[in-house]
Amino acid sequence: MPEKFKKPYDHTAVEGEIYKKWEESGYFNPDNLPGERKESFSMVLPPPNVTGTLHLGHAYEDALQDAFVRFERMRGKKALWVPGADSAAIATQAKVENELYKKEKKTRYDIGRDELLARIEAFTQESRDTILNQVRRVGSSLDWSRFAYTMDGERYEAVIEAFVRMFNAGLIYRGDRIVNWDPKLQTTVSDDEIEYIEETTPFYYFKYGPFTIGTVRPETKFGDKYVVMHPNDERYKEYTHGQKIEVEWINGPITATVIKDEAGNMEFGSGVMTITPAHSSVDFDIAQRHGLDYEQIIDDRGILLPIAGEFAGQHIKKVRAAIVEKLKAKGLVEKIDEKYTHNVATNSRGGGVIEPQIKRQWFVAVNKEFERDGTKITLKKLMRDTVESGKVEILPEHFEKIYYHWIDNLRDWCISRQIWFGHRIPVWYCLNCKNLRVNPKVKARWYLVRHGQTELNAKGVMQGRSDSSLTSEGRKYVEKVAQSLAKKDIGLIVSSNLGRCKQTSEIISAATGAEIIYDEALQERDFRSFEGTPYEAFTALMKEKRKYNSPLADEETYEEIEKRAWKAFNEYLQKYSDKNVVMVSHGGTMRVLLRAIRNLSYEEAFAIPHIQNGEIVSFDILEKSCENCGNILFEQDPDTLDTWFSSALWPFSTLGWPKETPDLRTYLPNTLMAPGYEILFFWVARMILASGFLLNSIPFKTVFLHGIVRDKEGRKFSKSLGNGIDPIHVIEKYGADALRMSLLVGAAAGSDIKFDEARVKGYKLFANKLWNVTRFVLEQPYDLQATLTENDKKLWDEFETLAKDVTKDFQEYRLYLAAEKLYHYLWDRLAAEILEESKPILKGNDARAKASRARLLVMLLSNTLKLLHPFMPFITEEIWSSMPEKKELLMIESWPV
RNA sequence: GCACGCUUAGCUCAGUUGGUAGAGCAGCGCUUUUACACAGCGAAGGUCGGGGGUUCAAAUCCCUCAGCGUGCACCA
Repeated sequence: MPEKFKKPYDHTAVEGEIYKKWEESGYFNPDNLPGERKESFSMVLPPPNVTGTLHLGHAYEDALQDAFVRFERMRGKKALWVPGADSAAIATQAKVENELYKKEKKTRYDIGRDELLARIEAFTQESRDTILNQVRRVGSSLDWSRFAYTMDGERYEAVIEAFVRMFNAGLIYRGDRIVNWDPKLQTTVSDDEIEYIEETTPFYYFKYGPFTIGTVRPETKFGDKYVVMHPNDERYKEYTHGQKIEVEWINGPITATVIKDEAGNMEFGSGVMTITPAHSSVDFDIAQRHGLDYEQIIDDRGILLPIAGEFAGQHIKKVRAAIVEKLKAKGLVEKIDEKYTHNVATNSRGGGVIEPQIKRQWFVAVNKEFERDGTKITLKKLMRDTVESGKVEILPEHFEKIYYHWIDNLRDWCISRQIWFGHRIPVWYCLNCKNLRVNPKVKARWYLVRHGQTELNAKGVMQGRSDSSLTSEGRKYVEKVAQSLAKKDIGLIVSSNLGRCKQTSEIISAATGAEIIYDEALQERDFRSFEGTPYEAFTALMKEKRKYNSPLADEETYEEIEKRAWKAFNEYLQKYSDKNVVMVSHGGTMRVLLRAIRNLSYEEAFAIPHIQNGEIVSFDILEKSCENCGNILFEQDPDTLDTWFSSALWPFSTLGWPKETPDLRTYLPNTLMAPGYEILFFWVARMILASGFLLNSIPFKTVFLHGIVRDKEGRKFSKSLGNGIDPIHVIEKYGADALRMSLLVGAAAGSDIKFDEARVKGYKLFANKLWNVTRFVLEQPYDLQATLTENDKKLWDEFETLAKDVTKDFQEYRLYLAAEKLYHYLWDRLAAEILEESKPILKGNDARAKASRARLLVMLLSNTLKLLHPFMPFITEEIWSSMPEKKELLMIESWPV
């Protein structure tokens, strides 16, 4: 018997070493597993967000899945469990933006898209490494060689492919619809990401002509000119649909139109309401039904627009009291109910209060019919059928009902987000005619760069001569620009031949290695600082130039300037359309070019904000010109895709799709998927949608939804409650095996777990029990060849019954029962009874009984180790290394049934 | 409002196709010449939320009421 058994079990000395042994063995990768394995078992890890660290929910999820994969591996299957990480677009960007503002008082617009993405990349890398190391601590037998990240190259390809296919099938469209707008993060969010928070707030009753209307949001009511009631409401039968009524309202008299619609609730308030279609999805639906017009009241940042009259320009949060005061003064306030409770929609991904807005966004059409196997079907129906037909099984069963309920209420899925971190929408717009092109071949990218620092005087007019040199500040700007361009394979620099442009170009050339062509056609003309028409501005500019005796003060008309710059630009475009080109010029020239490139009117061109020092404007040159207008200059949609769009592809994008890989053939559909029930809609439903449409297949056969780990009092773990428990800390104190057992025993499918440290302690004792049993068994002189007596055979049969039960429990996803049975077998049966009754036998004189019993004990112990391995992999592997039957690692020993 | 769960010992929860009510923790009592004090042994503790029904038999199936929780919708 090895020395180590003389002391109590010390997990701290064992777990790290064991995990290393497993990893080095290569057996996490099913390609390396010994023997011929025909059947496969596959699972993907629900990829943890790169924003966080491991919490108990992860630990539970990992332990659960690891138990399954270890079980199947030991049963001789090609067992694959694919690890990954999720970019969690909105949540991650929100986190980095918060840090940026806290530390540097800057917003993302201050640092720009490239810089923000670079910072997010740095943050996620570190965060990802942390969490994946923590996943290892739990003992997860993941095949790290197949690691996937939602933002890596292969997954990017899958996302683009999926988008293109769905777009071509007409299931992805762009439309103006009411969406959930988050004014804080400046992006849309999906319906499922909204969290309703109960709030007590005053409810106002206002006089609206002959009616009384109620509202909690007086600040949205400026434009309300439709008054809606139920057609069957007897109280208002004197009013007819379409009737016009003059009413006195916040900023004076308006003409209201009566609308009869079933959406009116006769029981609520007076039964009459006015509608704000631009900022309420219900109102928007009513407006659509009756073809009503609507107007935006609140802008993207939550500021009231000119329609609000004297209140315009104020933030909606601050202006409510003043509006109510005004209505009071006009005698329009009937009463105020101070204690009204309602639900406020907030962005659950770290954002603000949702303000519905009508916006042009990308959507997945869930109700649109398409052909599939000769019949018409919609995505909604596809999702429903897949589960209804039993092709995908959801456990526990009652979640199927919840799933159907969700599908039946599902509206088109808004997939575009105005954040920068994520998969950019693969759609390009023609800069001339706005025609769109999906996933085109991009030949080259051109960058317009404004030269470095120009000093402006108080009036915003350029100081000094326009060919003067860069200031030190300007040089810094340019160096930063040059650095970001250095990564972009620049083939040529075309530059104005004036001082600062020359210097700027030289710095960029040094960083990129690109050659410079100078051309005086790109010289400065900026009229923006001057008032009036372009002509007046031009005249004023020339006067100014002459004042400074500038070499640019030649007589030239505006059209002539635009013509020469545009002509030069087009000549370069023809000649170098296959190269990434940087064009360095002055802000004015940039505006002139932008006007021509984007086909803007003078008004629009002059509305472009002042082009900053070192600012880059880029656009793409496509291989094929625009079908509409022949232009080859395009620009990609600035928006990114909802993070769940890429997650929807996860079960097959991790296996190599859209390539036809062997992995895809072997492991799809996945055998099992085990996420928490809280992402049934976000994720499970969308995986079924995506693989159903894209592969005409199911993503997995069984979904095992697990519950949430809560604290002792049953509350969710949250930062604000301060009740968080670090699983790593628990692992260090009690061991990963003890933590795993405490999470798995007694945790039925789909029910929440209340985490109690006392239970973990109990399983630490259990680990020690196992250790001590081993000590006793290995102390006996045993002979592996000894035959069992009749009596001992019975004990072996008893064990085999247990093994069968445990196996059945595994196959029927009742891990909690399997674990409990093993716990009791080891403690109450093997240790308390069998070992005790063995003592006299082993000390006795009956040689045959003695040999048989010693042999039996070794058999029982080593097979119990096998059964326990999926639950307590570390200690069982450690003991196994001292067992006489040991040949290989326990993790690939065969299951004893 | 609609839907889905839950209610079993002081606490946390098991209880698979209906067949004599189970565990852990806490508490109580006993045991330190032991494989194991990171222990063992023992006793106590429950008309399985209330009521009704089906059945030879119900914690389990059905109906109903109550309390708690969750999801979805509404929230003018």
